[in-house]
Amino acid sequence: MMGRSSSSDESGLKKGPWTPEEDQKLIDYIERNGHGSWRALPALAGLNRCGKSCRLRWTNYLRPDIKRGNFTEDEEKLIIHLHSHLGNKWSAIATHLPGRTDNEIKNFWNTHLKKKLLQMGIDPVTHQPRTDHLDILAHLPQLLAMAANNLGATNLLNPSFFDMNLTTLMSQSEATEIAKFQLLQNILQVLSTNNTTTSIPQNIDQFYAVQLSEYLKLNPQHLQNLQELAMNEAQTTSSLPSFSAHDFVSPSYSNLELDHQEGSKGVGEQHGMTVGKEEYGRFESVPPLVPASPENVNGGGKGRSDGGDTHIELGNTSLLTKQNEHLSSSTSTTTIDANWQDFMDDEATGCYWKEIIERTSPSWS
DNA sequence: AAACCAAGCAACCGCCTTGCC
DNA sequence: TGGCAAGGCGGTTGCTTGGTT
Repeated sequence: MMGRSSSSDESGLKKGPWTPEEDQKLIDYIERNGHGSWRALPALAGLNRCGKSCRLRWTNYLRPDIKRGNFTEDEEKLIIHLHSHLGNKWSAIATHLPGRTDNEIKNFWNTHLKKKLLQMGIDPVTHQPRTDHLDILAHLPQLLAMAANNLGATNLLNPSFFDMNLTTLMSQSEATEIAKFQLLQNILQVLSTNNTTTSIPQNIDQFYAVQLSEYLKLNPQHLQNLQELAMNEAQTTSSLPSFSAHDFVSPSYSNLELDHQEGSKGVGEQHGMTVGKEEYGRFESVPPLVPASPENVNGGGKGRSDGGDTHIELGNTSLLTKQNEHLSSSTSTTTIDANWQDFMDDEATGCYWKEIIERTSPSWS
């Protein structure tokens, strides 16, 4: 049995792992009387424990509705998504996973999910791509390889992509070419719109794309090179068997929204899980690439709108409008992910993309 | 077979919030 | 309004286990 060695504190109360006998006493008492006052419970139940220890033992282990066993993939996804919105609010996250305790989720996060996100190149705190991964092109094959192996980045970044088992049908080099094309597509689409910085990136490619577009605004001399690269990539990609670039547009990380997704029934629903007031949206359909235009801020009106405590409301005098005074000021309030805004505020962003451009030009291979 | 190491996880610690007087 | 008690919560600890050398 895992845990701590048995000991007593200065008050004589027992600490450490619970014995089966103690468990049974606690269960018997609560089944007969309810827990009532936790402080009074130990004496009434005949336990030499503090009330707090009894409460924890009950809520984390003995409660009859505790779910045992490994976390499912759906639960993993849900935890990751909830964490991206709620942060380390384990109890809040636990309310969306029936039978799972905050302690269990916290342990699972610290021992499994955090590592998994790091391997995927995603910062587990901000849920944004790690900025220490400067060479994203070198990183793409890694992401794709991981995708082929397990749940990993793929289901998270673009479930539809891998639901089709495409990774089993193409070589890694082909997948890399396609991913590069997809990234380029997003970049050029972002570039083709007027407002970029008011948009919340809907996926990691768009995150990079928006960043790159900001860099290119400041360094327009690189734009033509990029367009030429995109054309070359399109030719390369179109020569691949059976797949067109359209198949790979729009990773749907953003589909894992807290908010209601119209006409969707979620994996969460299948497991009785709910998110907020709404059911957990499914990510089976492939939405179109979300243009970085104002009307698509907040997912085109259907996306992020919860205004939860991980978001900040920015008014006319906000950081956002201050940072982007050239943009329209007609929007009275814009909800934007705080971490995203932090990144946008990072003066090093330009340097980041300068390095990307210089590394990837003139060849993407 | 023994030593070592890292992962997993139950349990504890201390701070914070809430409710009551 | 301030003080106190109880409960809740997130972070940390330390033991067990399984794998590796």
